[in-house]
Amino acid sequence: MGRVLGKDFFVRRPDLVAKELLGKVLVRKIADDVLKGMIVETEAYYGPEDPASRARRGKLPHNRFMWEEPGTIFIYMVHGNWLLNVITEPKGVPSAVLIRAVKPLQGIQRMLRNRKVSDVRNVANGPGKLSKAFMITKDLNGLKVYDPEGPVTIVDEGFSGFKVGRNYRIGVKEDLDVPLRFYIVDEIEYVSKPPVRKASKLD
DNA sequence: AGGAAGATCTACT
DNA sequence: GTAGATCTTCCTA
Repeated sequence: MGRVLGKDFFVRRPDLVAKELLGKVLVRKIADDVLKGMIVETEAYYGPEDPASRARRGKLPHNRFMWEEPGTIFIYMVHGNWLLNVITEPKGVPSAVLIRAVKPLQGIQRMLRNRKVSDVRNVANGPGKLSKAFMITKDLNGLKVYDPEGPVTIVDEGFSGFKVGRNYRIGVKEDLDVPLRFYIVDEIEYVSKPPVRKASKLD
């Protein structure tokens, strides 16, 4: 039923990991229930040199997980939403990938109930929505996604061959000069909608 | 204490 | 499609 991604997968630059996480399956175990969704949108974040990074102001109590080993779960709150990140690069090098959207595959009824919506395309198409649908909160901070027994894992179920879109990160005040947001073009229905952008040729 | 923050929802034009 | 309120935590003063 697919292989749980190991620690090695995450010991690389966040942009590479972000791109390769597309098509992998996010698995959330709750008691005797399992929720699954294919990752369709991600963003990469670096360390202090990245103005949009949580590590921007150096190591602090709440962002210390950024310096943890690759494959560590890092969750924080923005505007009342929990956002799920996975740490990349070797321990001590702060960087992470934000998982922004998944296409629900299993446990869909439960997700819809968690989110109080009826459209499956609107249940996990955004980082805050995804966390709510998958019941992900701060409690999971510091756990390892490569632990097959853990409540959150990422599995390779063989999805591949899709077209990858790329552009600038959403919602950040100040971005880098490189596009660090990745998404699956064929699954655009399940990808978050970028806020209205001003005249720009990018897309 | 005050406000910002990697967002979302609702109620409008 | 757009504007505004509101979600919760942590940083900064």
